[in-house]
Amino acid sequence: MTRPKSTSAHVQPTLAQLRALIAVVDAGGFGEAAAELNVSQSSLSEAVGKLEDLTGRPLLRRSARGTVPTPAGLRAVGHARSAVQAAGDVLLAAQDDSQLSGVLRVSSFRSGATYLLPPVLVAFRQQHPAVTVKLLDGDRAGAGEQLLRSGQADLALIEGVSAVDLSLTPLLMDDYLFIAPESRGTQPVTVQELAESPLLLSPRGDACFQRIETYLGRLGIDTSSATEFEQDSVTLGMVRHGLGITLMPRLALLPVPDGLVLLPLPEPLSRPLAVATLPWRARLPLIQAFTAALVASLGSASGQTTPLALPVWNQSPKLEPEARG
Amino acid sequence: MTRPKSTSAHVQPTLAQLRALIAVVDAGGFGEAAAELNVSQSSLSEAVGKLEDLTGRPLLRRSARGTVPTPAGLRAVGHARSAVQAAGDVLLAAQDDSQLSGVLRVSSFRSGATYLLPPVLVAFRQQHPAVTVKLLDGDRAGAGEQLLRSGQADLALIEGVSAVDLSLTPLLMDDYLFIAPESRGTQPVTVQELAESPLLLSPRGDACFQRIETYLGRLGIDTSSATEFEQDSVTLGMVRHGLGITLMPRLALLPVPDGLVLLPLPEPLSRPLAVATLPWRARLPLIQAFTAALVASLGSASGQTTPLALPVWNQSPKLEPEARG
DNA sequence: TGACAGGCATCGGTTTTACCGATAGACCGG
DNA sequence: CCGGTCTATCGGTAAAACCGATGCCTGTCA
Repeated sequence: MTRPKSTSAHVQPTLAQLRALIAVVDAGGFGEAAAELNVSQSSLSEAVGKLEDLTGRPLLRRSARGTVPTPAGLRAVGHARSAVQAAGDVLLAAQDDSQLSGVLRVSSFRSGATYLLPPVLVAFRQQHPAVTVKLLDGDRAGAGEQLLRSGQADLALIEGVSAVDLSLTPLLMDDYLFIAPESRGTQPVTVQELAESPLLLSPRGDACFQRIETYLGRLGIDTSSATEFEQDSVTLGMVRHGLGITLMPRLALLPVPDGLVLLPLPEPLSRPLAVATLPWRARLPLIQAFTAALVASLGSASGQTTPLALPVWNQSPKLEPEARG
Repeated sequence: MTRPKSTSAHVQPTLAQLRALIAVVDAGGFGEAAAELNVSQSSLSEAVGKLEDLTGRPLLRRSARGTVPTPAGLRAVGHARSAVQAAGDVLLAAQDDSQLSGVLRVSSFRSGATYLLPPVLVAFRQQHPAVTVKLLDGDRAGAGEQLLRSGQADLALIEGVSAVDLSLTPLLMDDYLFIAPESRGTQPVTVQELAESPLLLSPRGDACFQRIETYLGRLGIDTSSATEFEQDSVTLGMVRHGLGITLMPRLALLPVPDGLVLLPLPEPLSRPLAVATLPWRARLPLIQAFTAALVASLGSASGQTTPLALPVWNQSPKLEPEARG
């Protein structure tokens, strides 16, 4: 006994122990978690055991088939995730604006990933070669926010300016277009045509639907008789066969479907697109750099020339292919 | 060489290293930080050195007089604080609702700490004897939020329902009273008297002032001619000597000053009082338990009997001393 | 300008502990 | 009742955290 060690000094858990807990909970068992962490199973057992000694309470309920966290363990693992992420962010925060490195996980809806991000990625890769950008397709609505909050993504391209407790940077406004069968011709769209044509829209709960409903309401058009389809491609197919017309954001129309005419609306309507991140991570150099690259490529500065060469009639004919190998 | 160890595997910093960085930044030097952490100075030097090796960049600028964080170090230490707090919260989260232990740091404005919290503390101490509640007086306005965000407090009694990105639980409404010199007598207050009396109020930037301005504006009374004083006690002294009248929340009037009459307003006005915490810590058993104790003692359930026996005339005479040793 | 003082980095040596492989024990399905 | 699967335990080893002592740097003062 060299030192009294001040009996029951308030010891804190080790990051390794917290990572062990997280891995076991995620993997559903010690063995699988050990494989994912590249450590031995006994290490994980000891680490979780230490943690349970510290808390004085079992965190995992072990059964032959499946290891599941106790209520206390469930609460604990959430804070453990925060601790591990924050510890990793310490390294990211220490990076300088130049000479960035690491992995950046970016979530985006499909059309954004397909048509918006490629030029941004090229420019960003040129400026920060040591950064690996990982694209996550967040297909369904709200998936981007979920990936951010669960710590599976660092940045998310999202629609709208909602999302409280997220840090948003607006990027561009995505114009809504009037879509009709090719046979309609390209004469300008009138409010009367909007009111008299059968409307095919996305489901009523959708943010798109809400926005269109408000827009048409201002024009005195009722949307209660609109037909709803889950998939945009289905809607477009219906329009192509003459069942009605629809309104869609320009970006949702890529790749450009055949047999349709895309026309500007009599009154402009658009949805805001933004890049989101967790507020306390917004200042990390990596995240700031990529956000800056997004703004530089898509933001208001480049709003002069539409970044998307969509064949929209009745617009000033300024088609500049700007091809890239 | 037993294992290749996968050259430059992305190692994460140790919590001890992060605590070292935090302590040095807070203490302004290695020696003082070592004393506060009860470790040797060389340990801290090595720990911070390891951290700087990991980040590949100096985090502290050492000079003979004072050690100050570099820009990178400043960013890093913020995330380090988050990591350390989250790691500590893992232990708190694992606690069961019964058998709580630890230290709970509660911030409150002075009158709240003096007249609101004591019965709550007695009840809470009886229910959770192993918990040490530490009271922090956050005197100036907004200090509670600041203490929460800087990690120096776990709960804060605050005024208002503002404070986005904080988790709020409303507690009670604190009525505003009309205060005049004793010589005025106790006849009911009229709007005309409010309009014709010289107003003595808190400074214009204050939340109290804003609330009173809105209230009086609804009654058609202008506040531009009001006199402003920094200290409530000064205001009350001026009122006592007949320089004018004022409006103050009931709680701000404790202890009850002599030589004044306190009367209800012609139209009721009140400020909301709430207990706040960081959103991601709101589910910690310790914090939930104390919040529950606050609600049980001060919340709407006990709203029937006013918890404060203030001598307000022109009210139903229900004076129940309810003395406590 | 030179010596002093305060404060941090470096250096061996010691102790702690994180990690491993192997093995024993617990549990479920057959 | 037995085999398969999963976790806890046990020595042993290697890494690293920690310490006291010492050297170095810098700013200060005579």
